[in-house]
Amino acid sequence: MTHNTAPPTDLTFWSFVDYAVQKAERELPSVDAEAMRMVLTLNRATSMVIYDLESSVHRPRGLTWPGFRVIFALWLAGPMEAKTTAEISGMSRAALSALLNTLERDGLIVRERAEHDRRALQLSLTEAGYGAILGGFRAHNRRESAWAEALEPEERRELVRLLNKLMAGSTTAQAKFRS
Amino acid sequence: MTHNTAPPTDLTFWSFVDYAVQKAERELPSVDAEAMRMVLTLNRATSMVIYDLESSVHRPRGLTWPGFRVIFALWLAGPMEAKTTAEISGMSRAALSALLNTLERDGLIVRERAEHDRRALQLSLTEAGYGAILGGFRAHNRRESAWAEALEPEERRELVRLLNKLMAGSTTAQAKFRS
DNA sequence: TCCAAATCATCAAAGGTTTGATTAATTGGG
DNA sequence: CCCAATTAATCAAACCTTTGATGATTTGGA
Repeated sequence: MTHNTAPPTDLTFWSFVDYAVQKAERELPSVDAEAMRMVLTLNRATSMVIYDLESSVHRPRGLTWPGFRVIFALWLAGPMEAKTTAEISGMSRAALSALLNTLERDGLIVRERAEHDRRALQLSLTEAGYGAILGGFRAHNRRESAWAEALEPEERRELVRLLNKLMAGSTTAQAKFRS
Repeated sequence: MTHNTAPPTDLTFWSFVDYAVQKAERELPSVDAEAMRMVLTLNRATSMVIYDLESSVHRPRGLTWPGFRVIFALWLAGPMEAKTTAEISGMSRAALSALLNTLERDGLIVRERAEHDRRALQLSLTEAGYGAILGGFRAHNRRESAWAEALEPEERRELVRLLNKLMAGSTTAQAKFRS
Protein backbone atom coordinates (compact mmCIF):
# COMPACT_ATOMS: atom_id res chain seq x y z
CA MET A 1 0.00 0.00 0.00
CA THR A 2 1.58 3.26 -1.06
CA HIS A 3 -0.08 6.02 0.84
CA ASN A 4 3.20 7.72 1.49
CA THR A 5 3.08 10.78 -0.77
CA ALA A 6 0.71 13.25 0.80
CA PRO A 7 -2.06 14.31 -1.56
CA PRO A 8 -2.56 18.03 -2.11
CA THR A 9 -4.62 19.42 0.72
CA ASP A 10 -6.67 21.57 -1.60
CA LEU A 11 -8.32 18.84 -3.70
CA THR A 12 -11.69 19.84 -5.08
CA PHE A 13 -14.39 18.12 -7.08
CA TRP A 14 -12.77 19.64 -10.20
CA SER A 15 -9.10 19.17 -9.54
CA PHE A 16 -9.50 15.62 -8.31
CA VAL A 17 -9.66 14.27 -11.87
CA ASP A 18 -6.11 15.30 -12.77
CA TYR A 19 -4.78 14.16 -9.45
CA ALA A 20 -6.59 10.81 -9.62
CA VAL A 21 -5.45 9.99 -13.13
CA GLN A 22 -1.81 10.70 -12.32
CA LYS A 23 -1.88 8.85 -9.05
CA ALA A 24 -3.62 5.84 -10.58
CA GLU A 25 -0.96 5.64 -13.29
CA ARG A 26 1.76 5.49 -10.67
CA GLU A 27 -0.16 3.05 -8.53
CA LEU A 28 -1.23 0.77 -11.37
CA PRO A 29 0.94 1.21 -14.47
CA SER A 30 -1.38 -0.87 -16.64
CA VAL A 31 -4.24 1.59 -16.27
CA ASP A 32 -5.91 3.10 -19.34
CA ALA A 33 -5.51 6.69 -18.19
CA GLU A 34 -7.30 8.34 -21.08
CA ALA A 35 -10.39 6.16 -20.66
CA MET A 36 -10.31 6.84 -16.95
CA ARG A 37 -10.11 10.57 -17.50
CA MET A 38 -12.94 10.51 -19.99
CA VAL A 39 -15.36 8.62 -17.76
CA LEU A 40 -14.41 10.59 -14.67
CA THR A 41 -14.91 13.89 -16.46
CA LEU A 42 -18.17 12.78 -18.04
CA ASN A 43 -19.53 11.89 -14.64
CA ARG A 44 -18.50 15.07 -12.98
CA ALA A 45 -19.88 17.34 -15.67
CA THR A 46 -23.20 15.54 -15.70
CA SER A 47 -23.45 15.42 -11.96
CA MET A 48 -22.96 19.19 -11.77
CA VAL A 49 -25.57 19.93 -14.40
CA ILE A 50 -28.17 17.61 -12.91
CA TYR A 51 -27.60 18.82 -9.37
CA ASP A 52 -28.10 22.39 -10.52
CA LEU A 53 -31.28 21.59 -12.45
CA GLU A 54 -32.79 19.51 -9.70
CA SER A 55 -31.96 21.76 -6.78
CA SER A 56 -32.55 25.10 -8.41
CA VAL A 57 -35.51 24.30 -10.64
CA HIS A 58 -37.41 21.15 -9.77
CA ARG A 59 -37.21 20.60 -6.00
CA PRO A 60 -38.40 24.13 -5.26
CA ARG A 61 -41.43 23.32 -7.42
CA GLY A 62 -42.14 20.08 -5.62
CA LEU A 63 -40.68 17.66 -8.17
CA THR A 64 -37.69 15.37 -7.87
CA TRP A 65 -35.41 14.87 -10.85
CA PRO A 66 -36.83 11.42 -11.67
CA GLY A 67 -40.33 12.79 -11.23
CA PHE A 68 -39.56 15.53 -13.72
CA ARG A 69 -38.20 13.03 -16.23
CA VAL A 70 -41.41 11.03 -16.17
CA ILE A 71 -43.72 14.03 -16.43
CA PHE A 72 -41.52 15.37 -19.22
CA ALA A 73 -41.76 12.11 -21.17
CA LEU A 74 -45.52 12.01 -20.75
CA TRP A 75 -45.82 15.61 -21.85
CA LEU A 76 -43.98 15.00 -25.12
CA ALA A 77 -44.83 11.42 -25.99
CA GLY A 78 -48.33 11.76 -24.64
CA PRO A 79 -50.54 9.04 -23.16
CA MET A 80 -48.55 5.86 -23.42
CA GLU A 81 -47.88 2.55 -21.79
CA ALA A 82 -45.85 2.47 -18.61
CA LYS A 83 -43.36 0.16 -20.24
CA THR A 84 -42.55 2.81 -22.83
CA THR A 85 -42.36 5.54 -20.21
CA ALA A 86 -39.80 3.51 -18.29
CA GLU A 87 -37.78 2.90 -21.44
CA ILE A 88 -37.60 6.49 -22.67
CA SER A 89 -37.15 8.08 -19.28
CA GLY A 90 -34.32 5.68 -18.50
CA MET A 91 -35.52 3.78 -15.48
CA SER A 92 -36.43 0.20 -14.69
CA ARG A 93 -40.06 -0.83 -14.63
CA ALA A 94 -39.78 -1.43 -10.89
CA ALA A 95 -38.37 2.03 -10.24
CA LEU A 96 -41.13 3.59 -12.31
CA SER A 97 -43.72 1.67 -10.35
CA ALA A 98 -42.54 3.20 -7.10
CA LEU A 99 -42.22 6.65 -8.61
CA LEU A 100 -45.74 6.55 -10.01
CA ASN A 101 -47.14 6.15 -6.51
CA THR A 102 -45.83 9.59 -5.62
CA LEU A 103 -46.83 11.25 -8.88
CA GLU A 104 -50.32 9.74 -8.69
CA ARG A 105 -50.72 10.75 -5.05
CA ASP A 106 -49.72 14.29 -6.00
CA GLY A 107 -52.34 14.29 -8.75
CA LEU A 108 -49.91 14.76 -11.62
CA ILE A 109 -50.56 11.55 -13.55
CA VAL A 110 -53.28 8.94 -13.99
CA ARG A 111 -52.78 5.19 -14.10
CA GLU A 112 -55.30 3.20 -16.17
CA ARG A 113 -55.42 -0.39 -17.38
CA ALA A 114 -54.70 -0.66 -21.10
CA GLU A 115 -57.66 -1.90 -23.13
CA HIS A 116 -55.83 -4.20 -25.52
CA ASP A 117 -53.83 -5.92 -22.77
CA ARG A 118 -55.11 -6.02 -19.24
CA ARG A 119 -51.64 -6.53 -17.85
CA ALA A 120 -50.43 -3.24 -19.27
CA LEU A 121 -50.78 0.22 -17.75
CA GLN A 122 -51.70 3.35 -19.67
CA LEU A 123 -50.25 6.56 -18.26
CA SER A 124 -51.40 10.11 -18.87
CA LEU A 125 -50.89 13.57 -17.43
CA THR A 126 -53.63 15.26 -15.45
CA GLU A 127 -54.30 18.96 -15.97
CA ALA A 128 -52.18 19.60 -12.91
CA GLY A 129 -49.42 17.48 -14.40
CA TYR A 130 -49.59 19.40 -17.63
CA GLY A 131 -49.42 22.69 -15.75
CA ALA A 132 -46.45 21.48 -13.74
CA ILE A 133 -44.42 20.48 -16.75
CA LEU A 134 -45.17 23.66 -18.70
CA GLY A 135 -43.90 25.93 -15.95
CA GLY A 136 -41.17 23.57 -14.85
CA PHE A 137 -39.78 22.99 -18.30
CA ARG A 138 -39.52 26.68 -19.13
CA ALA A 139 -37.39 27.24 -16.04
CA HIS A 140 -35.48 24.05 -16.77
CA ASN A 141 -34.71 25.14 -20.30
CA ARG A 142 -33.50 28.55 -19.12
CA ARG A 143 -30.93 26.82 -16.92
CA GLU A 144 -29.98 24.59 -19.84
CA SER A 145 -29.36 27.71 -21.89
CA ALA A 146 -27.18 29.18 -19.19
CA TRP A 147 -25.05 26.03 -19.16
CA ALA A 148 -24.92 25.84 -22.95
CA GLU A 149 -23.52 29.35 -23.17
CA ALA A 150 -20.22 28.03 -21.87
CA LEU A 151 -19.66 26.52 -25.32
CA GLU A 152 -19.64 27.95 -28.82
CA PRO A 153 -22.50 26.72 -31.02
CA GLU A 154 -20.05 24.62 -32.99
CA GLU A 155 -18.68 23.11 -29.79
CA ARG A 156 -22.16 22.23 -28.58
CA ARG A 157 -22.81 20.32 -31.79
CA GLU A 158 -19.48 18.58 -31.52
CA LEU A 159 -20.16 17.61 -27.90
CA VAL A 160 -23.50 16.13 -28.89
CA ARG A 161 -21.90 14.29 -31.78
CA LEU A 162 -19.23 12.78 -29.56
CA LEU A 163 -21.72 11.74 -26.90
CA ASN A 164 -23.90 10.08 -29.52
CA LYS A 165 -20.92 8.27 -30.92
CA LEU A 166 -20.06 7.11 -27.43
CA MET A 167 -23.57 5.78 -26.88
CA ALA A 168 -23.56 4.09 -30.25
CA GLY A 169 -20.41 2.30 -29.17
CA SER A 170 -22.23 0.68 -26.27
CA THR A 171 -23.16 -2.18 -28.56
CA THR A 172 -19.56 -2.93 -29.44
CA ALA A 173 -18.59 -2.46 -25.82
CA GLN A 174 -21.22 -5.06 -24.88
CA ALA A 175 -22.56 -2.71 -22.26
CA LYS A 176 -25.22 -3.87 -19.85
CA PHE A 177 -28.54 -2.06 -20.24
CA ARG A 178 -31.34 -1.43 -17.83
CA SER A 179 -34.04 -4.07 -18.12
CA MET B 1 -52.92 20.73 -24.86
CA THR B 2 -51.76 19.28 -28.15
CA HIS B 3 -51.53 15.57 -27.77
CA ASN B 4 -53.04 15.04 -31.17
CA THR B 5 -50.13 13.85 -33.26
CA ALA B 6 -49.42 10.30 -32.22
CA PRO B 7 -45.82 9.78 -31.17
CA PRO B 8 -43.86 7.04 -32.90
CA THR B 9 -44.65 3.73 -31.26
CA ASP B 10 -41.02 2.63 -31.38
CA LEU B 11 -39.50 5.31 -29.14
CA THR B 12 -36.38 4.15 -27.37
CA PHE B 13 -34.03 5.64 -24.81
CA TRP B 14 -31.84 6.72 -27.74
CA SER B 15 -34.33 7.98 -30.25
CA PHE B 16 -36.34 9.91 -27.69
CA VAL B 17 -33.90 12.82 -27.77
CA ASP B 18 -34.58 13.72 -31.39
CA TYR B 19 -38.28 13.25 -30.98
CA ALA B 20 -38.39 15.29 -27.76
CA VAL B 21 -36.44 18.23 -29.15
CA GLN B 22 -38.64 18.48 -32.23
CA LYS B 23 -41.85 18.09 -30.30
CA ALA B 24 -40.79 20.66 -27.71
CA GLU B 25 -40.03 23.18 -30.43
CA ARG B 26 -43.53 22.79 -31.84
CA GLU B 27 -45.10 22.85 -28.40
CA LEU B 28 -43.08 25.79 -27.08
CA PRO B 29 -41.54 27.88 -29.86
CA SER B 30 -39.37 29.86 -27.46
CA VAL B 31 -37.42 26.80 -26.40
CA ASP B 32 -33.62 26.73 -26.71
CA ALA B 33 -33.52 23.49 -28.66
CA GLU B 34 -29.76 23.15 -28.88
CA ALA B 35 -29.28 23.56 -25.15
CA MET B 36 -32.06 21.06 -24.59
CA ARG B 37 -30.45 18.56 -26.91
CA MET B 38 -27.07 19.00 -25.28
CA VAL B 39 -28.29 18.41 -21.73
CA LEU B 40 -30.55 15.54 -22.74
CA THR B 41 -27.75 13.81 -24.60
CA LEU B 42 -25.25 14.41 -21.83
CA ASN B 43 -27.58 12.79 -19.36
CA ARG B 44 -28.33 9.79 -21.45
CA ALA B 45 -24.74 9.02 -22.31
CA THR B 46 -23.67 9.30 -18.68
CA SER B 47 -26.57 7.28 -17.42
CA MET B 48 -25.70 4.45 -19.81
CA VAL B 49 -22.05 4.40 -18.82
CA ILE B 50 -22.73 4.50 -15.09
CA TYR B 51 -25.42 1.86 -15.26
CA ASP B 52 -23.05 -0.44 -17.10
CA LEU B 53 -20.20 0.12 -14.66
CA GLU B 54 -22.34 -0.28 -11.58
CA SER B 55 -24.34 -3.31 -12.69
CA SER B 56 -21.59 -5.19 -14.47
CA VAL B 57 -18.61 -4.38 -12.26
CA HIS B 58 -19.45 -3.08 -8.80
CA ARG B 59 -22.73 -4.62 -7.66
CA PRO B 60 -21.53 -8.14 -8.43
CA ARG B 61 -18.58 -7.39 -6.14
CA GLY B 62 -20.78 -6.11 -3.36
CA LEU B 63 -20.27 -2.39 -3.86
CA THR B 64 -22.77 0.24 -4.92
CA TRP B 65 -21.72 3.02 -7.27
CA PRO B 66 -21.53 5.62 -4.47
CA GLY B 67 -19.66 3.13 -2.32
CA PHE B 68 -17.13 2.64 -5.09
CA ARG B 69 -16.65 6.38 -5.47
CA VAL B 70 -15.78 6.79 -1.82
CA ILE B 71 -13.40 3.84 -1.67
CA PHE B 72 -11.81 5.07 -4.89
CA ALA B 73 -11.26 8.55 -3.46
CA LEU B 74 -9.75 7.11 -0.28
CA TRP B 75 -7.48 4.84 -2.29
CA LEU B 76 -6.01 7.71 -4.30
CA ALA B 77 -6.11 10.63 -1.91
CA GLY B 78 -5.21 8.53 1.07
CA PRO B 79 -6.33 8.98 4.67
CA MET B 80 -8.20 12.24 4.74
CA GLU B 81 -10.97 14.14 6.46
CA ALA B 82 -14.54 13.18 5.71
CA LYS B 83 -15.27 16.68 4.53
CA THR B 84 -12.69 16.33 1.76
CA THR B 85 -13.96 12.88 0.83
CA ALA B 86 -17.45 14.27 0.39
CA GLU B 87 -16.16 17.13 -1.73
CA ILE B 88 -14.03 15.11 -4.13
CA SER B 89 -16.42 12.20 -4.44
CA GLY B 90 -19.28 14.55 -5.21
CA MET B 91 -21.73 14.01 -2.41
CA SER B 92 -23.12 16.01 0.47
CA ARG B 93 -21.71 15.55 3.93
CA ALA B 94 -25.02 14.07 5.05
CA ALA B 95 -25.07 11.54 2.22
CA LEU B 96 -21.53 10.51 3.02
CA SER B 97 -22.46 10.06 6.65
CA ALA B 98 -25.10 7.51 5.74
CA LEU B 99 -22.89 5.80 3.21
CA LEU B 100 -20.05 5.43 5.71
CA ASN B 101 -22.29 3.36 7.97
CA THR B 102 -22.49 0.70 5.29
CA LEU B 103 -18.82 0.83 4.34
CA GLU B 104 -17.76 0.71 7.97
CA ARG B 105 -20.11 -2.18 8.72
CA ASP B 106 -18.65 -4.05 5.75
CA GLY B 107 -15.17 -3.47 7.11
CA LEU B 108 -13.91 -1.43 4.16
CA ILE B 109 -13.14 1.86 5.90
CA VAL B 110 -12.34 3.16 9.36
CA ARG B 111 -13.77 6.28 10.99
CA GLU B 112 -11.58 8.11 13.52
CA ARG B 113 -11.76 11.47 15.23
CA ALA B 114 -9.23 13.92 13.85
CA GLU B 115 -6.59 14.96 16.35
CA HIS B 116 -6.35 18.62 15.49
CA ASP B 117 -10.12 19.19 15.55
CA ARG B 118 -12.37 16.93 17.54
CA ARG B 119 -15.36 17.77 15.37
CA ALA B 120 -13.69 16.38 12.26
CA LEU B 121 -13.54 12.78 11.09
CA GLN B 122 -10.50 11.09 9.63
CA LEU B 123 -11.25 8.34 7.10
CA SER B 124 -8.97 5.56 5.93
CA LEU B 125 -9.19 2.29 4.04
CA THR B 126 -8.83 -1.03 5.84
CA GLU B 127 -6.82 -3.81 4.23
CA ALA B 128 -10.11 -5.25 3.00
CA GLY B 129 -11.02 -1.86 1.55
CA TYR B 130 -7.69 -1.66 -0.21
CA GLY B 131 -8.16 -5.14 -1.64
CA ALA B 132 -11.66 -4.29 -2.80
CA ILE B 133 -10.59 -1.18 -4.69
CA LEU B 134 -7.60 -2.84 -6.32
CA GLY B 135 -9.65 -5.63 -7.86
CA GLY B 136 -12.70 -3.47 -8.46
CA PHE B 137 -10.82 -0.70 -10.16
CA ARG B 138 -9.04 -2.99 -12.59
CA ALA B 139 -12.36 -4.36 -13.78
CA HIS B 140 -13.82 -0.87 -13.77
CA ASN B 141 -11.02 0.47 -15.91
CA ARG B 142 -11.39 -2.37 -18.41
CA ARG B 143 -15.03 -1.36 -18.93
CA GLU B 144 -13.93 2.27 -19.27
CA SER B 145 -11.53 1.19 -21.99
CA ALA B 146 -14.28 -0.65 -23.82
CA TRP B 147 -16.42 2.48 -23.79
CA ALA B 148 -13.55 4.72 -24.80
CA GLU B 149 -12.85 2.63 -27.88
CA ALA B 150 -15.97 4.06 -29.45
CA LEU B 151 -14.03 7.29 -30.00
CA GLU B 152 -10.76 8.08 -31.73
CA PRO B 153 -7.99 9.24 -29.35
CA GLU B 154 -8.36 12.75 -30.69
CA GLU B 155 -12.10 12.64 -30.13
CA ARG B 156 -11.65 11.48 -26.53
CA ARG B 157 -9.41 14.45 -25.85
CA GLU B 158 -11.88 16.79 -27.48
CA LEU B 159 -14.76 15.35 -25.46
CA VAL B 160 -12.81 15.88 -22.25
CA ARG B 161 -11.93 19.41 -23.30
CA LEU B 162 -15.56 20.28 -24.03
CA LEU B 163 -16.79 18.78 -20.77
CA ASN B 164 -14.19 20.72 -18.83
CA LYS B 165 -15.18 23.90 -20.61
CA LEU B 166 -18.78 23.19 -19.73
CA MET B 167 -17.93 22.72 -16.06
CA ALA B 168 -15.82 25.85 -16.06
CA GLY B 169 -18.87 27.73 -17.31
CA SER B 170 -20.83 26.77 -14.21
CA THR B 171 -19.50 29.88 -12.53
CA THR B 172 -20.84 32.17 -15.22
CA ALA B 173 -24.05 30.19 -15.29
CA GLN B 174 -24.37 30.77 -11.54
CA ALA B 175 -25.01 27.10 -11.04
CA LYS B 176 -26.00 25.77 -7.65
CA PHE B 177 -23.43 23.46 -6.09
CA ARG B 178 -23.73 20.72 -3.54
CA SER B 179 -23.02 21.97 -0.03
C1' DT C 1 -12.02 35.98 28.82
C1' DC C 2 -16.44 34.90 27.06
C1' DC C 3 -20.10 34.15 24.15
C1' DA C 4 -22.28 34.39 19.63
C1' DA C 5 -21.45 32.77 15.10
C1' DA C 6 -19.48 29.43 12.26
C1' DT C 7 -18.18 24.72 11.32
C1' DC C 8 -18.34 19.44 11.40
C1' DA C 9 -21.02 15.56 11.75
C1' DT C 10 -25.25 13.08 12.43
C1' DC C 11 -30.15 12.39 12.52
C1' DA C 12 -34.91 12.15 10.71
C1' DA C 13 -38.36 11.97 7.27
C1' DA C 14 -39.59 11.42 2.56
C1' DG C 15 -38.22 9.57 -1.82
C1' DG C 16 -36.00 6.98 -5.52
C1' DT C 17 -33.03 2.78 -7.11
C1' DT C 18 -31.50 -2.01 -7.30
C1' DT C 19 -32.10 -6.98 -7.39
C1' DG C 20 -34.88 -10.71 -6.81
C1' DA C 21 -39.36 -12.56 -5.89
C1' DT C 22 -44.53 -12.90 -6.82
C1' DT C 23 -49.04 -12.29 -9.16
C1' DA C 24 -51.92 -11.65 -13.21
C1' DA C 25 -52.68 -11.94 -18.12
C1' DT C 26 -51.37 -13.37 -22.72
C1' DT C 27 -49.19 -16.36 -26.20
C1' DG C 28 -47.84 -20.08 -28.80
C1' DG C 29 -46.55 -24.75 -29.80
C1' DG C 30 -48.19 -29.53 -29.22
C1' DC D 1 -57.82 -26.44 -27.02
C1' DC D 2 -54.63 -26.23 -23.27
C1' DC D 3 -50.81 -25.56 -20.45
C1' DA D 4 -46.02 -24.03 -20.14
C1' DA D 5 -43.31 -20.11 -21.10
C1' DT D 6 -43.36 -15.27 -21.51
C1' DT D 7 -44.53 -10.67 -20.35
C1' DA D 8 -46.43 -6.57 -17.46
C1' DA D 9 -46.61 -4.81 -13.10
C1' DT D 10 -45.86 -4.75 -8.23
C1' DC D 11 -43.71 -5.94 -3.90
C1' DA D 12 -39.96 -6.37 -0.44
C1' DA D 13 -35.59 -5.49 1.54
C1' DA D 14 -31.45 -2.94 1.51
C1' DC D 15 -29.35 1.41 0.21
C1' DC D 16 -28.35 6.16 -1.12
C1' DT D 17 -29.95 11.15 -1.50
C1' DT D 18 -32.20 15.45 -0.27
C1' DT D 19 -33.53 19.08 2.88
C1' DG D 20 -33.85 20.75 7.34
C1' DA D 21 -32.90 20.28 12.34
C1' DT D 22 -29.87 19.15 16.24
C1' DG D 23 -25.46 18.39 18.97
C1' DA D 24 -20.68 19.15 19.53
C1' DT D 25 -16.46 22.02 18.87
C1' DT D 26 -13.93 25.74 17.57
C1' DT D 27 -13.21 30.62 16.45
C1' DG D 28 -13.11 35.39 16.54
C1' DG D 29 -14.32 39.78 18.13
C1' DA D 30 -16.09 42.68 22.09
